[in-house]
Amino acid sequence: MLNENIKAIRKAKGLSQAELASKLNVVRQTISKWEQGLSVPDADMLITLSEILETPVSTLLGETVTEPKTADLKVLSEKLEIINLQLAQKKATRRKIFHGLFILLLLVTVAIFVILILLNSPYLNWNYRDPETSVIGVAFHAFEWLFVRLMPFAVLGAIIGIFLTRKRG
Amino acid sequence: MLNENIKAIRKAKGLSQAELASKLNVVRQTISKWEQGLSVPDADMLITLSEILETPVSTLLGETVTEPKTADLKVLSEKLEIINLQLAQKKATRRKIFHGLFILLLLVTVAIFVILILLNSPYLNWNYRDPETSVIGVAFHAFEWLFVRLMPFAVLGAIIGIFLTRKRG
DNA sequence: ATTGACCCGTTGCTACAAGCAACGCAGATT
DNA sequence: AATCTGCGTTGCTTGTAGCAACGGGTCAAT
Repeated sequence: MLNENIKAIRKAKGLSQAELASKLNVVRQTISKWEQGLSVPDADMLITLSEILETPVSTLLGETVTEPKTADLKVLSEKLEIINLQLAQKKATRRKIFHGLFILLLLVTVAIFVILILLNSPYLNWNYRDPETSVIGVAFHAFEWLFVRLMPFAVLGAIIGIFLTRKRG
Repeated sequence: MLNENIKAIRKAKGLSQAELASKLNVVRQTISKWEQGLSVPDADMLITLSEILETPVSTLLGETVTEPKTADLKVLSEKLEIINLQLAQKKATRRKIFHGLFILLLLVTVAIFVILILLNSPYLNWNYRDPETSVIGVAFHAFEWLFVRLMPFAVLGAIIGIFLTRKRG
């Protein structure tokens, strides 16, 4: 265990046995023996080794040290990520809804306009002595009157809305 | 350092040198030598010692272990706090807007009702031979007809909305 | 192909110190 | 006084850590 850890961490640091030996004032073969488990560094050397390798003695010895703080940090980090994701999705969804609504408004307005053109104000030829026909005729006339005046604003507003809510790369 | 730590922690655990020696399968004098710094336990014995004393090797060796992760945790915690604050403010703003809209709806509805009462259906006395008057008269009548039927729902809805969006301590 | 550089594992040997056994001291209790 | 508990010190033996030497593998340059 200790031997394997010394070897793994030394390599992770990009040091050769000779380089590590030089830093610890021992010969290279001593490092080799440690790594093969043929000998064990004494306590003082363990401390110096941990400093050179920037690794706690506990880790070198293979002692399991629980770090609850790392776990807490990880949990927090993941939750922050989820929150950010949800906020982004909410925003995207809202944009899509408005985009669709503006497109619908434009299509409906144009469709009604086309239908009115095709119908060509049929109420002008109706028999206004019939009370029902009279009321409907007037309502139709009022609607047509209103629509013609509001249609430009609706079309313009829809086009601007579509532009502002388009999906941006 | 190591010798002092072994002595202090052994005593803190309420163990005599003989008791600790028995648990480690060494003679008592060996413990005494460790504590006086006359000899040093080897690496395997260090691990066993840390287990018996329930103290990490790092602590026995007097090694300082820095915890940068605590700083990271603090930064994350503060960011979470900011996000929560922003979400709460957004919610409060939305509540205020709807509250205002419901109040406006109520006031406008009541105002129109009062005006209609005061006007007392004036279109009944108009001259319907004039085409413009005829159209406006019918529109007025239709509006009045609709308003009288929708007003209860509007008032009730506005009152409920005002209640639900009131500011809560 | 050969040579040199780099890296690492294994063996033999010496010196050192860890751990055992013995001795002794101090304080508290009977 | 004697006994018990706890601990420090000394002398000795044994095991092994570390040094020096030997050797093998891989890669790049000539």
